[in-house]
Amino acid sequence: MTSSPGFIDDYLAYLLARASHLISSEFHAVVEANGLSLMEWRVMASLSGKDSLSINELASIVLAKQPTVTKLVGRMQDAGWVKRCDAAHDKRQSLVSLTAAGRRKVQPLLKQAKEHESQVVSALGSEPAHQLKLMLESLIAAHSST
Amino acid sequence: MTSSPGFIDDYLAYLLARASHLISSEFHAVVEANGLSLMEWRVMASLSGKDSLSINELASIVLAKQPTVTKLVGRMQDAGWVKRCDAAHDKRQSLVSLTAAGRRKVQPLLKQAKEHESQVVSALGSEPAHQLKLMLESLIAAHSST
DNA sequence: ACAGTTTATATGAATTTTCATGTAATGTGA
DNA sequence: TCACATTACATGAAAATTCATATAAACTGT
Repeated sequence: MTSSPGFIDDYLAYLLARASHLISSEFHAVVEANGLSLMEWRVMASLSGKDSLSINELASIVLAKQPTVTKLVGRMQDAGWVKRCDAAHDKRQSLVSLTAAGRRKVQPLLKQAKEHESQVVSALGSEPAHQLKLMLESLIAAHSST
Repeated sequence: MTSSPGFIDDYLAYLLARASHLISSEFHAVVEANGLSLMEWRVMASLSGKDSLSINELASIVLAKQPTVTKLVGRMQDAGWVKRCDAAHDKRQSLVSLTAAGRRKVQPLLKQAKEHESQVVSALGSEPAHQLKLMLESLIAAHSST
């Protein structure tokens, strides 16, 4: 139904894209129920660990272009979820961090994300899932340096 | 550099997104050198196997929304790479297929895609790559039905 | 310390995507 | 077969993304 073997099946790039889209989409529903877009969620999840991140760091983490992130962060700032401050050592950088409201907003989502992950992992089997992660990490490592 | 363990690392959805983005980006350069966007490439690659696909089938394959595909196909039709015809049995459907020009356009890319895939696979190791594909397929299968 | 280069971000215009909705064809049950 | 629901696609307005470029700060070699 979805497809009958054309070029695209068994094509690694496509399998990755499809798997990624599928898993993200599932959680997307939860994200939207909390009034966030997928990108907003990624930004806030990325920030939730650290003190702050620059626009460029954010762009590379959330897999978007710099102008996209500049504007995305602008909207999130208007919404009151993130704030910016100029970096002390490098005045060009604009460091983005979560506000208290932002932290309150993501907190439940972080929990739900872990639950969703658990479901996916246990559906796949704990050991295979671990192997999958290892291979993805290795794939990423092999191509990030290049 | 890219990241230090925050929430997002070791999060399966993110690993998938990052791996997918990374591998697609690499080939994206080749695609653009041939004057196509990533989505146009996906559409043409999808069509290259089959006789034709409906707008909805295409949307689900290229992981985009229906209105997006309608307009994308419109542009590709203007460019002369695809054509549409109304389905015989269901007049609502708009069947999209490659033109001769479209086929000439994708042909070299199909070849290059296979080469790129080979490189990625051999960098990862043939057997691990095979395992990775199997797990991705299993992941996709497990979540497509749901 | 200075000219030239690179880096980090911002921004306006053009393009693309998305949402909400419209329309026409198909399917369905009484 | 006649209402009613559903499905497939199109479309206009709004929103987001992207490209090209601008600006300003840091770096580099001399």
